[in-house]
Amino acid sequence: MSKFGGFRVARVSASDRRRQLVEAAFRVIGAEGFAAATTRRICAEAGAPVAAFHYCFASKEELFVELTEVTVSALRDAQADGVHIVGGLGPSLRETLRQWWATVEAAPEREVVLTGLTHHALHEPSLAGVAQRQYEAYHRTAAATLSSLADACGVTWSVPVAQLARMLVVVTDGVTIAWLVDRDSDAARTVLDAFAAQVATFASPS
Amino acid sequence: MSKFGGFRVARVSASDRRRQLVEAAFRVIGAEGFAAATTRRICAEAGAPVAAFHYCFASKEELFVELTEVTVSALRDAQADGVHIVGGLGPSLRETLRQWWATVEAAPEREVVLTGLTHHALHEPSLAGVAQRQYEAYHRTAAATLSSLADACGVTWSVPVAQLARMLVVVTDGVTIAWLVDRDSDAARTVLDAFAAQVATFASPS
DNA sequence: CCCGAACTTGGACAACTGTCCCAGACGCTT
DNA sequence: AAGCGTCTGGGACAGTTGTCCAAGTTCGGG
Repeated sequence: MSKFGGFRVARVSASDRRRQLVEAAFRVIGAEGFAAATTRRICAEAGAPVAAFHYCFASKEELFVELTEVTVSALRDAQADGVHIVGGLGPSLRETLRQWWATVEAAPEREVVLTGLTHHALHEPSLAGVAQRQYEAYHRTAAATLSSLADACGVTWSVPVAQLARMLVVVTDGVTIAWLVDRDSDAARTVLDAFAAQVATFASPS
Repeated sequence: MSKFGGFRVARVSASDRRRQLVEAAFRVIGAEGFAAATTRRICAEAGAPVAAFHYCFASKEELFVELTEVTVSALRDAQADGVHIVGGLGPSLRETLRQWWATVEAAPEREVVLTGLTHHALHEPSLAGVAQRQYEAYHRTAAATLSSLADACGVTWSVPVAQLARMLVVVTDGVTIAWLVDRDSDAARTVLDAFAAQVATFASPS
């Protein structure tokens, strides 16, 4: 029996707690920025006592590593079935980018979290390699999208997919950051459409 | 006479101190990341006593505002005479981008500082507008570069310069961040060259 | 029914943070 | 010489930070 008026203490498995804390950290960073992500703030958001933090994670950095992995793989899963075929390769690419963009505008926090995590990982020796793996995942996801797009439209890429994938990541990253700053949705869509048209020129019928 | 063995205390004017502190903050953030930019760390880097900080700045945020302005305008000044004419518009654009890229690889700290500042400003209400002005400066600089490039090569842009400028900022931003993570210089140059070629297709003889 | 493992919890720790004060030192004017 | 703004710099402040502890509660298996 708990000491609190007969209510049972909520007992949560350590792995569930980890998930709760990771999700809470995501919400905090997304809404208030990386600097606000203190252990106490995260625990408060998760409704957990402070001591629960270090019962589940050896350190705050360990939480950040897991947060990065979870967020990146959520992004990849969402993109796995994010290919939209509309006529030829050009329109399909454009539509796929537009659909992805809709998810960004609908949930900008994810991008805020990801960019904050990247900046942080670049300077924290204990997180060395985390940012690299993060961007490798981006590139793999982009390459997969481009490949299935080409397959579905019956074309092949005339330049290495890895190169196109990097261009895709570069543009999506850049568009997102610019939009986070000035929220100019029209400009974002224009840039994305122009980019889709350019990349489409690198396809040749197979 | 100073109390330290007859050596004179270095007396620095408040405006010189401001400059010293701003430069010190730049160095600290560039080398150790935004989180390391504490008042004490900055003062130590500047060789100034801690109290000098709040003699020159009302708060740390005020330092950040000035750091942003100084860094952005240094970037703009460097880019003002950064147009390189080599044959036609296409090669000239490519060369201009490559020259700019050389400055990034030579001094990555500037980009680290700028991205950190952006992320911070996005969540600090007292810095509202700083990030916006920062990106407006980016866009103006890019538009100016594109205009003088077109002038020098005797062409006009067939789409609004503002749109091309945003594309330029998007790509340079994205390329920089990706490179900061994986330091793949070849990939960066490839993307920049491809982008230069694309933008060049938006020029028509005047 | 009881034992040990899993889990919770408030409180504590030392270190660090941004900010402020104030007595003093300096150098310019009169 | 005397006064006065400008600048120094040590020390202090209240608050916050990441981390850890020891004592408690709960639960599944013997």
